[in-house]
Amino acid sequence: MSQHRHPGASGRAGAVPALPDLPEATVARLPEYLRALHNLADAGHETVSSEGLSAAAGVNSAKLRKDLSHLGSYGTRGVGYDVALLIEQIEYVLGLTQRRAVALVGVGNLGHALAGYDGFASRGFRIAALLDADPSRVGEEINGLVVRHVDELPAIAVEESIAIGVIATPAAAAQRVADQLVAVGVTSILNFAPCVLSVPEGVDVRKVDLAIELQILSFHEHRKASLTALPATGGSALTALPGGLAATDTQEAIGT
Amino acid sequence: MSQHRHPGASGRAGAVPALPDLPEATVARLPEYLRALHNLADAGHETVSSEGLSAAAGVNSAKLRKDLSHLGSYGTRGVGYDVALLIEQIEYVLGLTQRRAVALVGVGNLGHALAGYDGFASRGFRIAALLDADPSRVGEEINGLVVRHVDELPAIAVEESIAIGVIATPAAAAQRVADQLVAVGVTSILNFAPCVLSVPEGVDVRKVDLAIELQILSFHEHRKASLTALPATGGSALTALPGGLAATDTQEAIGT
DNA sequence: AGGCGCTTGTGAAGACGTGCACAAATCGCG
DNA sequence: CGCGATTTGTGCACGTCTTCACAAGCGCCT
Ligand SMILES: NC(=O)c1ccc[n+]([C@@H]2O[C@H](COP(=O)([O-])OP(=O)(O)OC[C@H]3O[C@@H](n4cnc5c(N)ncnc54)[C@H](O)[C@@H]3O)[C@@H](O)[C@H]2O)c1
Ligand SMILES: NC(=O)c1ccc[n+]([C@@H]2O[C@H](COP(=O)([O-])OP(=O)(O)OC[C@H]3O[C@@H](n4cnc5c(N)ncnc54)[C@H](O)[C@@H]3O)[C@@H](O)[C@H]2O)c1
Repeated sequence: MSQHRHPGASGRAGAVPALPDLPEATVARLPEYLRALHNLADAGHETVSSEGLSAAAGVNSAKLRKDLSHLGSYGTRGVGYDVALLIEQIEYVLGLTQRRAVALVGVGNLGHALAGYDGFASRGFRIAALLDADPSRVGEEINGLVVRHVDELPAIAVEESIAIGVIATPAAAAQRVADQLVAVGVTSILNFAPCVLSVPEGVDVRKVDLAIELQILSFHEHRKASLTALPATGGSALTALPGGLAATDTQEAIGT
Repeated sequence: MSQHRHPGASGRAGAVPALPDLPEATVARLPEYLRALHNLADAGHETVSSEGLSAAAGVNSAKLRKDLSHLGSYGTRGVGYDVALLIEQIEYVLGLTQRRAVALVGVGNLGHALAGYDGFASRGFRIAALLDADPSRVGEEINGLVVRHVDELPAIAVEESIAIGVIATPAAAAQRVADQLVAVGVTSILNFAPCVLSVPEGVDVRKVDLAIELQILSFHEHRKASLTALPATGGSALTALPGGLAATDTQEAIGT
């Protein structure tokens, strides 16, 4: 993962803006907690126990408590966590108190879907620009936004204070687009193209690759099939084997 | 199916489906290697060193060698890996030798994009069915496939031997759809809806959540900002753009 | 006030993943 | 035929993540 270590200075005496140095695994789960908390808030809950929240988020409760303890958030022993307060805390840590502007590059098949997605707005982001290289797409209006040419990126980046770039172009164009984004100061990129991007230090890239997800599922499917071929024990379908085989990082049954 | 016997060394005398028990982290990287290998093959390479392949896949070379050693794949010391052979091996382990049938449930905004995505076909999968609950969508033809009603799932599952279900419905409907998929014997689900699915033991669920990815990026953005704000390095507020382009492409790409 | 039940926060142990560094294996060449 | 160049495969040490288990803290009830 990130190979940089930021030396010390974790003990800021500042009141509010003491940004803790969270484990990456924790950061990846915070959004999940946040979503669960919003659901709970909508359902009228004012407090929630680690047990309840962890169930809603699909994780182990001890893990949740440790995660929350990392960001210094306080629950109340014997009671649980204040839902509204916790939402506020997590949103602050994730930097969602400011609505970040997103530039979406590549308004094709997938780009159209993303452009019309309301999950951006409801989860703390704002699509500020739609960009494409194809002249025939430039000018098209989607969801109130007009597609502009990718060459206008420098101007747009300034206009809109773009914080995050989303790449939804074919793989062949992705590196070039990434370079353009980096050139205008974007330091966070979400890449949907199936390729590795090379970016300067300090720029974060996350990748979403549908085919990879399917192939991982395929592996487990394959393994499950090769296992059911072997065991000669009981004929029952599923043996409720306790504490047995490992649960992977994919969510498995939420039994118990 | 067809497995390659290797001369000498650890020839496992076992039967065919001796699938090694790969670390989950390795499984998650194999598809990445596979994609890189296909690129190399298309470019005419017949062999590749761990150094070369790892660079193409954006990982550490030692990690790559360890990953490959886990699946018992053989390279040749002093030479590298045979590209074609390695492709075959990885595809076998991932269970891609059979083209798995995918059922896509929820043909809305996102579903349309997925239905038109050629990355399914080119990476070992076949969209076998498009399903929706909205009668006004049923009957629509997309990419040569007709949208059918989700209630037909049981029949379709048999017809097409559905192996994987993809959920692209609103979150409110996702659990119900998951239950329906499980009921017809699907044991692998890819979920695009932002919610936790509860499924019986033995069923694998993977989730893709765009907002989570953005929020993770937001966190790092926030942290980067809070770091450049404090350190009293008299430097200008402008982050000194590295003179040229990326001199060193130390991939900071966030994995997994 | 005191006790009791509930829940948090965390120490410790172990599982897991990573990357270095090097011996072993292989090839090409003189 | 042997030697050096090259590259794999892996032992080992280290860091990260997960999970258990439990003391400490809190509120409520008597
Ligand atoms: N469609 C899906 O469901 C899906 C799913 C997962 C991943 N992906 C990936 O997302 C990417 C886009 O997929 P798609 O189906 O939307 O493809 P698409 O061809 O429909 O759209 C690509 C768009 O990018 C634009 N473009 C090309 N070069 C550009 C450049 N240099 N600058 C700006 N815009 C440029 C094109 O004009 C086009 O509008 C691909 O890499 C694909 O592999 C797609
Ligand atoms: N659009 C995006 O870019 C995007 C990105 C990430 C995640 N998502 C998520 O993907 C899901 C779908 O998003 P969308 O934008 O396509 O929404 P959408 O409303 O456009 O499409 C949802 C489709 O699901 C169908 N549906 C509803 N209930 C169903 C049921 N019980 N069985 C079968 N079909 C049913 C609807 O008829 C509709 O066609 C949502 O959960 C969304 O949060 C969307």
